[in-house]
Amino acid sequence: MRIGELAATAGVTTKTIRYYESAGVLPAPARQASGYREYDHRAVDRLAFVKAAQAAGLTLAEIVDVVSARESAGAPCAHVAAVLEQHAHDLERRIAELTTLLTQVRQLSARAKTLHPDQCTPAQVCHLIPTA
Amino acid sequence: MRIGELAATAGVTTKTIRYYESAGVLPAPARQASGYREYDHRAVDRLAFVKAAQAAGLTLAEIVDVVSARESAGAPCAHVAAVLEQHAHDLERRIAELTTLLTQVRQLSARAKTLHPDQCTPAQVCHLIPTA
DNA sequence: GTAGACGTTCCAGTGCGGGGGAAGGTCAAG
DNA sequence: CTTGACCTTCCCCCGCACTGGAACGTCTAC
Repeated sequence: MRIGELAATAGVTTKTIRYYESAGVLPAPARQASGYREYDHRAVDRLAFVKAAQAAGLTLAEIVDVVSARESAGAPCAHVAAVLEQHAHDLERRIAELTTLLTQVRQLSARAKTLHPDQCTPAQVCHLIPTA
Repeated sequence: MRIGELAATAGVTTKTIRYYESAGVLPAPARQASGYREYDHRAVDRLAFVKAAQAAGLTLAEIVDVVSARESAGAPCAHVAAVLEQHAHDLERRIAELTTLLTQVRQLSARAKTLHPDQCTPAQVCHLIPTA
């Protein structure tokens, strides 16, 4: 199949497929005499994997890591597991940061409802956000 | 004070100060005869505000919005409050998304510990990440 | 033979928040 | 007078994951 059909099947654009090839998540396919890229079902599987891995929060660079480990050393399950574990940690940290931030923003919003505008000084820009 | 001293006082780089000026969060300062930028204490206050607003999760564009409202229409508290409220909503949504993601990643990690590598098929790249 | 649907390469841009470095002007100290 | 620190403007660069467009080649149908 050619790139357009692959794109339609996988639900991505042809641009994305070429980009993935340049990024290393898709292997360079065979070429027809015309120079057109020629794909088989493995490319469909690979694109499905990429989408699933992205949905799990992996970056393209991490996916490259995983698929290249797959190609060079067989089943990369341990590698994938490590990447996932790292990602879980990152997510937890990020969620904690955002939760702290949300608390702060909520406090500022609460202050917005109890203070009067004439309590602003020019140095503060707005009393809602403490500069200290 | 000149830009270097302001930068040291505020804890940013001179690059950042010029960038902020171009972005509209800092007003264009007076110039010395030499062409050097000449700042006073208000610039220090403003930079402190920008840092505080960034810590509260506002983007530079939103800060521009707030400070220009301040300069054109006096105390922008209601405006700031609306921006904060919007931000709180965004944060809640983002936290919910990340929490969902974390659950998925945790499930995959759990599977990694119960499955064997020889259950991988090439089409899957790795059984840890379902492609269906 | 020609239209148009598809393919190719390469270059450039998006949004965010700056950072790097060149080429040159200014200022204080020794 | 020269050195070195500081300042100026200018334009390009980063990561991230693409997307858009130009200019050109190829294939199929009428």
